[in-house]
Amino acid sequence: MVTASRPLRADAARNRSKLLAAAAALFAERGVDVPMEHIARRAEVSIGTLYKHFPTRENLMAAIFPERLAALDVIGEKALADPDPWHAFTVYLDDLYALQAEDLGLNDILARDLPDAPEVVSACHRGVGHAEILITRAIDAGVLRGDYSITDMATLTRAMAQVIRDSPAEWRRFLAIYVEGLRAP
Amino acid sequence: MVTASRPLRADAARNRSKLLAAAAALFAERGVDVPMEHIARRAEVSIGTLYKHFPTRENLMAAIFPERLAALDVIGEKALADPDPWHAFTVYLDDLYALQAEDLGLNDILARDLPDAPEVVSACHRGVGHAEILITRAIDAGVLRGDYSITDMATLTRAMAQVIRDSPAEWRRFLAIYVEGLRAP
DNA sequence: CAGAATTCGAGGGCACCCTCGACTTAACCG
DNA sequence: CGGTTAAGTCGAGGGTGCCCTCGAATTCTG
Repeated sequence: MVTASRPLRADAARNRSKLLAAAAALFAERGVDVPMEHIARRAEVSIGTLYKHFPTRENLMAAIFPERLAALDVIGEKALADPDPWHAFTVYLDDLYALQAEDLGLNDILARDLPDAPEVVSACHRGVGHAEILITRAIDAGVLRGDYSITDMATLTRAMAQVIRDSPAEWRRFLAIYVEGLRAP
Repeated sequence: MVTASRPLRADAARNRSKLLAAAAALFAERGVDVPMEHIARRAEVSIGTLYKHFPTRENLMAAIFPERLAALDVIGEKALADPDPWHAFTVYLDDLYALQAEDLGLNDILARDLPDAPEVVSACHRGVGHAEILITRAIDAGVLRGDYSITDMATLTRAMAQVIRDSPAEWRRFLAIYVEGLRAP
């Protein structure tokens, strides 16, 4: 499916990877809204070159986040392997928000309306799939409130994104309280 | 303390109140970051006139929010009058976030770093004072987790502000779960 | 009616977006 | 090799949206 066009010229390939590295770092540090100029500057490349390689911010995100989002699969698999449904569910949440806390870009991606990049969207959906199974399992085991849904988790994720952004030291405490509220009565 | 300068000219007084009405409406609808131009336009006044009356956004906020924040006192008093400490505490939270849900500007004020307007700051502190008493009472009665603090409530408020902003229909559900997590074990 | 107060909005400043044509350079070929 | 050329790089600059100022024009008030 890849339209194998001829390989990039050496300088172009070099610049492309400098751009990816710069964007990845800045997204993680500052969130996905960093000015394009900053990315170009950090990559030591002109703004025109940035746009040559990635005509839109979405392109850049599509090149960076699928790899990051793969971490969702890892923690999802790990949680699914846990035989205790409650433990699996809570550890999943903890792992998820730990990821977000380490990467403000990821935090943004998961909290906002998704970008128009199909690769990013599908990676997110995979993550959500795991979460849905974990929720179902925990409800069936009678340990999680029966009315909890993936929608509630999305809400929680946006709330958590906010907490992470402006008091990164407190998110675990906040989550702990929330999770306590989720136990089946 | 008011430097009773001579009264405003008739047209100036009229414009001032049109500006206040416009700003109050727009702050409530769109949050405190609405462009100054929009406020002037809604007030049918030029941008220069707006700045004549309110040289900074803070000035405008200081003229508008203290009145709104008085509602905090009302719900605080009401809650303090409630003999059941748990009920008082939870109703207070519900009332508080209901206020925020009705007024995005209030939502912003309570969620972010406060503006430099002393009047706004002191009104907020009064509100927080009530909350502190409610928390202490509920902890002493053994119904609220002993380690819950006003700081946690601030965190919750920022999280709730986020939830209110992007899914106004869901905040009560979110709060219910959270509150459930707050009961003393 | 004079003079002070108020109003108006064009416009300068800033930060960000993105484009485009002139310049540079890697890659390939005789 | 040196030459040719397509590919790539560069950054000035135009567009947008917001901030805020200031001098000319207007309008109250006594």
